[in-house]
Amino acid sequence: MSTDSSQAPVKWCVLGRAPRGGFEAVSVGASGTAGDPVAIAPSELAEFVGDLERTSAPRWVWRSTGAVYPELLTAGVRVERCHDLTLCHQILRNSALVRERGPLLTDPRWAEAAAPPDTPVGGSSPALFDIETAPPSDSSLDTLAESLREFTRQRAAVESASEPGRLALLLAAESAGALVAAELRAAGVPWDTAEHDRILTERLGPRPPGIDAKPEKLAGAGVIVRQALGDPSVAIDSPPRLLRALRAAGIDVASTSQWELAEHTHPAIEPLLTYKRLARLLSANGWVWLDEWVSDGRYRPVYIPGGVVTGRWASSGGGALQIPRLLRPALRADDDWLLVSADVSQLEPRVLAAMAGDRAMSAAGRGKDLYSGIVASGFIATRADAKLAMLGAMYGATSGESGRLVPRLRRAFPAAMGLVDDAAAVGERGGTVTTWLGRSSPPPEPEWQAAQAAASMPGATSRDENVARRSARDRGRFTRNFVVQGTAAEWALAWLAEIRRRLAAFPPVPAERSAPASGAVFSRLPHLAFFLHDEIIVHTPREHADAVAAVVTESAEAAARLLFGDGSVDFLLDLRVSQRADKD
DNA sequence: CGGGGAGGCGCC
DNA sequence: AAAAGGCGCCTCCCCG
Repeated sequence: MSTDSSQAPVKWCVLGRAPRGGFEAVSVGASGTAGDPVAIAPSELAEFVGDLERTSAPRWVWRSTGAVYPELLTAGVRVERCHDLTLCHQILRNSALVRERGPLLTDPRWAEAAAPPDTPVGGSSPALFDIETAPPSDSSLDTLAESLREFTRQRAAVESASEPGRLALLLAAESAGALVAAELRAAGVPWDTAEHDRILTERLGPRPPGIDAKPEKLAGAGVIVRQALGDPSVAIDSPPRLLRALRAAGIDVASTSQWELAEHTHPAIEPLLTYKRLARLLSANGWVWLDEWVSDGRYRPVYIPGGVVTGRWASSGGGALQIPRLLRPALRADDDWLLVSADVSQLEPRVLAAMAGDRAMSAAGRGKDLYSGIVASGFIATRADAKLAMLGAMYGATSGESGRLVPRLRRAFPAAMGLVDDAAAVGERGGTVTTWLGRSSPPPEPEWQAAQAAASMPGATSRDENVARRSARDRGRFTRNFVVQGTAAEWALAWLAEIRRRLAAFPPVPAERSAPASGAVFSRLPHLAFFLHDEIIVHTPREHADAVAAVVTESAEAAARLLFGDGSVDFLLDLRVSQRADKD
């Protein structure tokens, strides 16, 4: 293999560990491997990757992005494209588009590596992505030979697919997502620790000295609750004991959840709800969280690309998917930098309209809030009802206010509703459904199959039948939502990948204006700092903010074209440029 | 004493 | 006692 740029461009470069330490790499073109593998000493890996990236920018093929890319980023090396064998294996082995999956199933080690770990790894260790503490996986797959074999099987699987183009797009998007996830962690979310502390102190009182001591306002709420209940010693943090105390005080509740408490009138209710709110804030995002997850002005949560069956990302450690809105003001750009924040308005309904080719629903969202458009269509009276009905349609509501509204949506948008209703019917029968680009739902569990079989046996009891019916409907709701949530995740990956690609082309700002906490690769460039399902935040030098905003908008248009081609569905963004994430 | 389930609640 | 999909993570509490 050579990095001489006068040769034909390298298409792929497979990177793996060498049997006796270090790494090896080999280029792969359309007609197969080119030349012998080259050996790379561990200390030379970043230089090797960086050089080849500059000369021929191959698509890097490796077992796991999370296992190799963080150290490249630390060394200042960024890559444009990759093929993450573990993530792609997971998609291909399930995809209904793949016609010949046999070869993919020959080596169970890849399936095991692709499966989410049974147990959370390393507790809340922030170092999950580091090589030393990576999830336990079969290291024998790290070798170049194994990676090459698997890559060959995956290429054959894609070629066998009924729609190889879509599947190839999905694999590219998934792999780009893996790069983004590692880069997000490397760059971190710019976090204003002082503002976070102000918010905590305002609500809870000053940070108490001991780890077990309750902040004064939390303790104060507890005193009022106990007084109002007439029970000076009840342990409010213990649901069983609190429930007994509530009932003893004449409050007829079956649980201690806030939604149920809110329906009763009693002097203890309001302080109890306050207590719960404060206790939650303290335990989930209090000073302990701040100490553990924020350092040098950066919050670095751990993202798990493809961690959810639908293709959404999961997180493990740091709670990136559950940052309360209350703390958004702590998300603050560095001095002379700005945040460009964008979320997609009604992403899932718009994705559904595009998938189904539903002209009426597309029209309802064209150039405006989709829920308002539904109101304008005359079938539903208020925006709140339109939102409730749409969520019910996508989640499979059958009762309550939401379930009552869904039939109106069915009359207004028969194509869109037909798509999700069909997906539910397939799921209830035990079938699999598939997203727009080819991610398929997992087959039913054996327990599910057994329950269905038991209900159709002679002598089945009505209880058997009820169990089977309920589990069938549960699964129908899952597959109903899977097609929409999964395709929305694909749209979001395409959006992310395009933003990422375009941001890399910006001119770096002078070193004196850099944001060193964002890491070697990103300290002088606009970079993605946060991603949450349908929402992104870019941290950018002030002078690039307007151009970044344009990039974010244009990338949404590009994602829509890439997936759905014709552009008949608008994907509107709510876009803000600001110092803090919650302000204009 | 650690693991796991349940209750509860934060996000989309 | 949530009606309706996908998650993570905290505390409590039971159990081996």
